[in-house]
Amino acid sequence: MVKLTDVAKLAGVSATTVSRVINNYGSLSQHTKDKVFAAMQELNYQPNSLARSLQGKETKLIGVIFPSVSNPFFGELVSLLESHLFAKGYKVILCNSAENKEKERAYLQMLIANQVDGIIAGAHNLGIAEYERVGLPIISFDRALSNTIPIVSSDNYTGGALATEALLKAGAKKIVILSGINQPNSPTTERLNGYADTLKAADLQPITAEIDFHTAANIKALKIHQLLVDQKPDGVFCTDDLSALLLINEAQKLGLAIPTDLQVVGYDGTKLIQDYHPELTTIMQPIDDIATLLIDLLLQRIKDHHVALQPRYQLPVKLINGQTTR
Amino acid sequence: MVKLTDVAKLAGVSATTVSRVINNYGSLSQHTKDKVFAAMQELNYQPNSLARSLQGKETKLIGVIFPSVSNPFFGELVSLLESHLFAKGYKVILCNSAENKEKERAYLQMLIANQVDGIIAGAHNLGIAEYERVGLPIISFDRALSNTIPIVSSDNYTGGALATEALLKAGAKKIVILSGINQPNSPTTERLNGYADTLKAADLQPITAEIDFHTAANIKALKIHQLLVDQKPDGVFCTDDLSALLLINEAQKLGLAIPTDLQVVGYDGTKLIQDYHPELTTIMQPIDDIATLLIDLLLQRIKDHHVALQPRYQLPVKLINGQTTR
DNA sequence: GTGAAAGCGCTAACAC
DNA sequence: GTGTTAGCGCTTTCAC
Repeated sequence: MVKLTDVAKLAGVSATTVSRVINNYGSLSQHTKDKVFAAMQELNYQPNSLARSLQGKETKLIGVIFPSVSNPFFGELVSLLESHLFAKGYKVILCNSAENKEKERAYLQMLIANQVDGIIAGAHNLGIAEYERVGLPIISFDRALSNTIPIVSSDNYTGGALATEALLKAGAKKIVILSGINQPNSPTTERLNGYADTLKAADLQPITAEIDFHTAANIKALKIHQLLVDQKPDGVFCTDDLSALLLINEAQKLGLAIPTDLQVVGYDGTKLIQDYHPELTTIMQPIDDIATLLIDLLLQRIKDHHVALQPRYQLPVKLINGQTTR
Repeated sequence: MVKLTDVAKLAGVSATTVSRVINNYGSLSQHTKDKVFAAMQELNYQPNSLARSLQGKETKLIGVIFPSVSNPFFGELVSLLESHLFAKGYKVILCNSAENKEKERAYLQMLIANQVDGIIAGAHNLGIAEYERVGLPIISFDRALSNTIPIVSSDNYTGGALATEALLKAGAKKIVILSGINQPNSPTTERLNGYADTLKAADLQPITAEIDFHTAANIKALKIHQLLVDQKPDGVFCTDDLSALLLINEAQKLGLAIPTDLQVVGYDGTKLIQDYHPELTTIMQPIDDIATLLIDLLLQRIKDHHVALQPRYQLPVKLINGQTTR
């Protein structure tokens, strides 16, 4: 491992001088700079960022906690977070919480131990207290972590309303919402609220079906099948696109024509869905804007831990009309 | 930031003793241990892993370089790598190379600067020399990085052969392969070889269509459309599942019935495809085994930088029969 | 069984 | 414009 003193020795200067050259700091003669650069080249020198950060400098490491990048939505979001952070000189430590309390706790500890500059979290199985005691800049995506942690999300309420309106306008009368388990305080529950309020305004009864987000696809399909049989809806708002795909598949097995017998609206509108299932009517979250905002806020907090931020930031969603609605 | 000396002070012992307790090292009285643990609890102490690694200890950091986790295949693979590595006490620095030479180079530099213990790479745009001079344990997935870097991949040749046989057995006579750009030395090119050899054995002519893997989906769809019009194949082997989806879609637009007029076989067989497109006949790569093996080999290299490893490790693939073949 | 002191690779006063 | 020195938080000889 080649170190700063090796460079100094080769260039015939002190360690300080090399450090100054690396950090472009203080006043240096061009001649010295050249000598040092040459030595760095020759030795293929890379400053040890561990040693550097030990002085209390930033580590330029950001912890990114999401359920799993195997889910296309999180895959796309994490991918965008990574590229934007890279562009700003930060590196990502990837933490897939897998909805596992112990793992999430261990990751939080680990991120502290690794002195990350901040955390972006879109998963939570832990109590608020545990997030508060972390004492690091944190910004959350779509989750209520604590009162002091800002939440970025798409405008879930409007999204739910838009989806429901689309179904109503297309003539659906018996509209079911299929969602994950709705936690009372969770931002995503607002999709349900938007749905319910819109239906009520049209004098229709909300019908709620909840299937845990992490249920295996085949089990989920079974439950969806039963839902279609039991409820015989003519419109379903699925709060994620993958469930919508499953539902369409089950509907076809039951001989239901889409959108004639049954209309479907999804939620998320990832690139994957837009590219490979353009037929699906869905609510598109502005993933890129979400990534950009999450990072923007986090970097503000990193720069100034006490900067005042809003408790909530809601980004506008968009209805994408496909062929699963009329 | 609470540090080791704070714990020492509170416990009324020396820093050395605390260090010994943390590392469970040397001989300590139970009484001392208890005192120290209590102090650690009370202060919610987390050893600073930067300081620790500065002594030359492992950082327990692994760099993971892939094109992008927004691609479901890489998303699933990275997700598995992450969970297996976590279970072994390692953390993942996520590097999405985005098929960008400069970014990949910068990432390599950065990983060195951050003193990662090793690298798993499934992307390459750089010359072999650059990978060789990294001087860190590296294991590659599906790419020829250098002679000294072991490659893990699925059995691409057999995969190509299996896919082609499936089409042949189902009666296809004009079988096209649709792949990315085939680099002469790349392991994935063996899918083409398996295809070509199988066709030749049946006295049929290989017909090759190459579309760069990173082409945007809509452009790719256009090219596929043209391919179907120009060649009028009755069987296509797509070397990735997403392209197969696109092809099926374009075929339907052209009024081609599947599998009657046209049969299709994909490649990858991710969980996503199995769950949401079980109709697709495809070659399944053993993603979990790939992840496990990559990690196993890497950890061997980390433990002993000079351990002898094979140049190639090929994991068996499996044909999954769907309804896109007869 | 425990502590003092040196040092990991680097940066930052403070000198000159 | 450049060097000397101390120190970041931790581990590790070497003592006792």
